[in-house]
Amino acid sequence: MGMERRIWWDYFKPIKKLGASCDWDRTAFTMDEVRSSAVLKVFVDLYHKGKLYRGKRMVNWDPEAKTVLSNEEVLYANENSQLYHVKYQIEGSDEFLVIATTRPETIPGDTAIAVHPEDERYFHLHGKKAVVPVIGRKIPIIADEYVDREFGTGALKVTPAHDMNDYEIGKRHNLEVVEIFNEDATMSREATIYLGEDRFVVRKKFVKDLDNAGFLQKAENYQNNVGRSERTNAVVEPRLSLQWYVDMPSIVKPALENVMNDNVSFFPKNQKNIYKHWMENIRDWCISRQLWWGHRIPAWYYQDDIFVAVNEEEALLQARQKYPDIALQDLRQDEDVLDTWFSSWLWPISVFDGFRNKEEIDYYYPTSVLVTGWDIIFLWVARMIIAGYEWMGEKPFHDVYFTGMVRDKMRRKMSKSLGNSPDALQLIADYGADGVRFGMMSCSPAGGDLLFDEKLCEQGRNFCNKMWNALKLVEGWQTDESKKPSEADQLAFLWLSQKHKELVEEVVKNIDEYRLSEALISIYSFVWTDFCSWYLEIVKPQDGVVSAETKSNTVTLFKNICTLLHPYMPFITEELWHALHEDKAFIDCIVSPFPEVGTYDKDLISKVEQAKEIITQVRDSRNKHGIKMREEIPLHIIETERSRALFQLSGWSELVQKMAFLSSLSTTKEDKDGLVFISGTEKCILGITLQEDTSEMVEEIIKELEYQKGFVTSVLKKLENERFVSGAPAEVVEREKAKLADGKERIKILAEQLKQFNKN
RNA sequence: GGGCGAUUAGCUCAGUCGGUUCAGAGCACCUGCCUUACAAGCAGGGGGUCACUGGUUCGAGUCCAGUAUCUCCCA
Repeated sequence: MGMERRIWWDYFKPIKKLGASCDWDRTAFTMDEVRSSAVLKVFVDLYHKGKLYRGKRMVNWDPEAKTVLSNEEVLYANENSQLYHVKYQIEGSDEFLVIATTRPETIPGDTAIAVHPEDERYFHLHGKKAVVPVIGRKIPIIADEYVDREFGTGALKVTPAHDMNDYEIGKRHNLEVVEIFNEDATMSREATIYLGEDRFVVRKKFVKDLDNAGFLQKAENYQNNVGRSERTNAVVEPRLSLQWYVDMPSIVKPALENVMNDNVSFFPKNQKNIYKHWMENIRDWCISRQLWWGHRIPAWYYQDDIFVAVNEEEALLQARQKYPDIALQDLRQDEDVLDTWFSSWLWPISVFDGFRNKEEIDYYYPTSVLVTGWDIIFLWVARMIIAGYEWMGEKPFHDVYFTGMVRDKMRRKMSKSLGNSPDALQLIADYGADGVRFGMMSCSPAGGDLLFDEKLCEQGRNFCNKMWNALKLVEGWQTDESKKPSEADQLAFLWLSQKHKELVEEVVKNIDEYRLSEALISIYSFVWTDFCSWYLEIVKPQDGVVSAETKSNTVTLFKNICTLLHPYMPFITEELWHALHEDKAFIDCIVSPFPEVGTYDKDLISKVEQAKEIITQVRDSRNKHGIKMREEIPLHIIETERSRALFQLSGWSELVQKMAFLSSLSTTKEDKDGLVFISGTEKCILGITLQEDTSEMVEEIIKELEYQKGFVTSVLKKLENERFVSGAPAEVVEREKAKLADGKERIKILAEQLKQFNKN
């Protein structure tokens, strides 16, 4: 137990370091008293409801470890082997029926030969009997749709005791089951030959026997899919074995229905299909394991009777009703233990001690969301939902969020046995907890794959660094009470406040739909681009002195960012938040109220966005024509209704002038000489004369003109289409009309520009 | 063999209700910058026949069918 707890602590350590806000007091272990009592309770309950039974069934058997294996513990791979064609004589005739098999050593266990019911080659043999070569047993020839007519000879030998599919055929046709192997895969008494010899030795010997007796038609090289034990590498032997099973079809119905109708919502939605397919084809769950570790099965045996009870005293009471004189030592408890998932599926109930503590479970159940990986949708998620309805009569959680699966660069799942998991603690040491959180969350779309790359954490670390430097800048500003904020500063604050509201709307919407990476990326780009690259650069003073209003506005914006970003990057945002507070009577960022969605001024945002675009164009022109960033040049914008509106916005021209390093910015009615560019539909003229060759620019204009003409044509085509104008929503038609007008405007400007060049 | 998916820039991936001012992000790449918060940085830029073929539609990266390739699950 001590050791187990230490292993758990190793799992928790990186999670704690990453700042997960878990209810750590509730940490529990599946083997502790509370959880164990729940496991025993449901086992007994299911047994008495007749939904749990002990049965002899086909399992994956590891003959070296002598234990049953779950499907997950069997690894399949193509291996080279031989396909033997063996002749079976038809009873009372000279005719032979040929079958193809890779496992001739199982021939002593044959109890039928199956052919496809529509296979004309074998019509005449239906209902006849064949003689098992060497062994001499007479077995029926049956018709079953399972048989693949294309494979081998189209005739299949059926060995119900040693093949999963044959077992199913056997059940359908009521065939005899002959077990020819012992638990270590040596030949058993029933095999009648080669008693005690290993299956692979027998294969060679028996093939020789068949050949000598004239029953072997041919042997050819063949590749087939062989399952081996993950632990011992032994070839897995399908084997009939006594195990405990849960009758799944009897308990899945509400769990399927309530996922299909979104009562339990899956994110992403497509996981529903996978879930549905599995649930509709569900098989009984083998819950017993021959391992040393786990909950021991609460079943006691006396002679041929089984007594299932939560403890041995109860079991004895039951037993005494039939055998009044027996004592405790006469009962023998099942040696096997339960599959660990048999305790995990109760987790949403047992974590609250839900079968005994009414108050806790009533308060917490159903819980809000399960966060997990899609790889355990069957092992865990489906079973928890099943258990929830079976014992609580209610779903265990409202939503299931399937995270992205982190894989290495070769697309392999991270696993302990492959040793390809990154060292979380080392990553945290290198990039900080917030850096690692950013790296993971910025690239983990729900249900997808995430190829792990340290670069992502690096980006997160850089982001932290960026915000830290922004803090240094703002902290360094001296304030001057008498100084008034400039119009540009005020506009910048207004713009970013509005844009923040837009951001909140987007973030809330994305988080509601569990699009966590999208929400994070939009915050990231708001902080880096809008706040740092634009806002701070606009209000940044030359002399380090700002108005008190600008400083406090900036702090407000910065704090708003912290609140929004806090769930993603709790450490740095809390640090920043505290550094930004001058008075000390304040709550912490972690409990600051998350912003509410509200209305905002889209028109103001778009006018400032256009200012940004014009500034970028000026910078680009400088870059292309070798004009220094700080060399002041004049800019004219042709006067239109739209450009007048831009200039009317208080602070707009001041902002453009400052950021683009313009000597002047004005509207003009007539064309000027200079370098022309288009922003939206505004014609802008930079007051510079170009020395260099202009042919490249002319080419560019022609290219752009062609594009715009094509654009206008395509829009026109739509608007001239009667069915579009009448069929499409009015909003869409309006937008198309605006597109047409804008396109025409740009064509006009480009054409003028071209004329200008040709004149010169 | 049965089934769920996927295919968008060099790489890893977004793209929500079908509306081209919508083809986008990060990384990588190219150009110019040691500009007094930040070179872990700043300012710009190039790059895609949205796998292929048809169909539905006034309109398709988005819907439907088929083809190819791949992943995963189940057997």
